[in-house]
Amino acid sequence: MDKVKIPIKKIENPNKRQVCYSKRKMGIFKKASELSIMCGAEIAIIVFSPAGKAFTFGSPDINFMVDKYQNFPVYINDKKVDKSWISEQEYNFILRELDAEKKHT
Amino acid sequence: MDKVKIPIKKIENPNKRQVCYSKRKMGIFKKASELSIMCGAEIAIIVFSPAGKAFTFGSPDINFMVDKYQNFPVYINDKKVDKSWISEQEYNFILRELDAEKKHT
DNA sequence: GCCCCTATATATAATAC
DNA sequence: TGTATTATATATAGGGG
Repeated sequence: MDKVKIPIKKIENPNKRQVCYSKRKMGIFKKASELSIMCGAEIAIIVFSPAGKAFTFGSPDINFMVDKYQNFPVYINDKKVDKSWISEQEYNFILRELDAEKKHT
Repeated sequence: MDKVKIPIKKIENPNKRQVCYSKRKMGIFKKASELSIMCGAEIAIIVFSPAGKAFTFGSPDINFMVDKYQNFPVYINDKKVDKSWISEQEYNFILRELDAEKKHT
């Protein structure tokens, strides 16, 4: 069981990918819920599955937050990125760099 | 170190709450990144910190997804909730019920 | 605030039902 | 699809620098 080290790359097997998607989506929603409760933060998540279904999580209200988002400057690691956003590739690249650094140490 | 079982409730100590927020936000963004890469899903996250800053994560593009969201039916656990959303309280209630069930077993 | 460390809690991949 | 199991991987609370 789970002898394989989980590489962060696309899962080719469709069935496994679907299972992984369901589990991780649930996990993320749970963590989002915990964050909002424990830290008093507001968080909205929108997920589009490969199958084309959309799932959302919003605290307190996803429509409210989407609207609020339009009028807020956005920060990434304390850097203001005004009306921009971080791409998945960019974010993953940063994370991988950090991981690599840690392993070297 | 960490002898306390972390209860899912509001952290009263402001300093601890801030630290917890930072760590967990980073963790959620990382997991969102992994989900999009491994499963080919599209995911957008908007977080408003208690301090009033907004952080976003979007794959492939948060504005695109926010827009796309407007035109999609939304599902929660395969239940179509057309143009509605799940509240944090509601979601947490469901999760806690499930946890309670598991502990009984 | 960030980074490091450690012990523990949680998430999850593979599998079976 | 959902549930359960189990071993492992990851996340994280608390504390120090």
